[in-house]
Amino acid sequence: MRIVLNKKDMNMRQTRQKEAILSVVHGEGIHMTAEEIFAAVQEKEPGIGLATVYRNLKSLCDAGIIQKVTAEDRSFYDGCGDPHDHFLCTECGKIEDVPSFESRELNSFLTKQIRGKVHRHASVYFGICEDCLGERDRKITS
Amino acid sequence: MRIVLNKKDMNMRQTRQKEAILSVVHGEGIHMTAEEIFAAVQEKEPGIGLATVYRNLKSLCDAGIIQKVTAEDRSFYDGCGDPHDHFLCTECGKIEDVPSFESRELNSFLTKQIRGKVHRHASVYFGICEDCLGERDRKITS
DNA sequence: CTTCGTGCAAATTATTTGCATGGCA
DNA sequence: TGCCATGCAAATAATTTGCACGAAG
Repeated sequence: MRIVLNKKDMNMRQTRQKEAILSVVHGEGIHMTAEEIFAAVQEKEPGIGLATVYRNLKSLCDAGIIQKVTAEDRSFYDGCGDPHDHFLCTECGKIEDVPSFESRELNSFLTKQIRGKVHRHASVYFGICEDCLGERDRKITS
Repeated sequence: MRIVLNKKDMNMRQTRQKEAILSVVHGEGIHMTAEEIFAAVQEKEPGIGLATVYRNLKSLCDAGIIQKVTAEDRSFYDGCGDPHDHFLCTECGKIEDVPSFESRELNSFLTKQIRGKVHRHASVYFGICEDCLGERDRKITS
C-alpha cells in the first residue's frame, strides 16, 4: 500500500526510497536503530544508501511522523510521532510504548518546580519486563 | 580542598587528574558537556588528556558520584549522582534540576501499563525558563 | 525544465582503546 | 615494587556533508 503523506510534508517529494523507509518504520510499537532500519530497507530497495536513510529519518522526524528517542547511549526511531513515553527492559533490551502520564498533581508540581512553561517531556522508564520476570521465576522454581 | 572519595570508590586510585575533574563536575546544579569539562579541567591541570577526562567521567558515573544525561542529541554530565529529573530551556539551552515526581497515582498507572517492574526512570521536561519568559514580555511591552 | 533527492565517499563529532610510561598505594 | 592511571595517537561508531547525477513535479 502506498503511504500518503499529509500537509506537514508538503515540502517533501515522494520517492521510492522514502516510501520504503516509511513502510519499515511507520507504525505503533516500532522501535529500530538506524542500522536496523538500513538493513530492513535494503531488502525492499536494494542499493539504497545509508545517508539516504539518515536523511529521510531526519525529515520524517521534522515532519512529526516519527520520532527519535535516546536512552542509555542508544538511539532508536519510534514509528509513532505522537507524544508518549517508553519502557526499556534492562534485561532483554526490549522497548515498549507507554502513554504519557498526566495529572493535575503533576502539573502543579511542575509549575512549582519550574517557574517557566513546560511544553513537552520525554520519559524513559527502566526495569524488567513481564517476560523476563517470568523467565527468572522459571529458573528459580526449576 | 581535597575531595575524599567514599566506599563506593574503593577500587579507584586518587590522582591529581581525578581530583581536578571531580572539583569541576561534582556538585548540585552542575551540567557540563565532556568538552566543557575538558576545557575547565585544563586550567587546573594543564596537559591532561581528553581520554583521561572521558575515562574518569565514566568511572565516576559507574561509582554513582555523577551521572550522564542525554537529551536532544546532546550529552552532559550532571554533578549529582542521586536520581532526579531535568528541565531544559529550548530558548537558551539552560538545564535545571527537578526533583523526581512521585505519587501513588503515578505508581498505579505504571504498574498497569508496564506489567514488569520499574526500577528507575529518566525524564526531561522541555520548555521556556523563567528568565526567557521575562525576556519575551520585555520585548512585547517595549 | 527546474529543483530536490540519491548514492558514494569523504568529513565530522563524540567517544573508546592500545600501548609505553609514570605515579599511587 | 606491582599494578592501575595517564597521555598520546590511532581506532571506532554514529551521523553529516559535498558533489555530480537522476528523478519527481
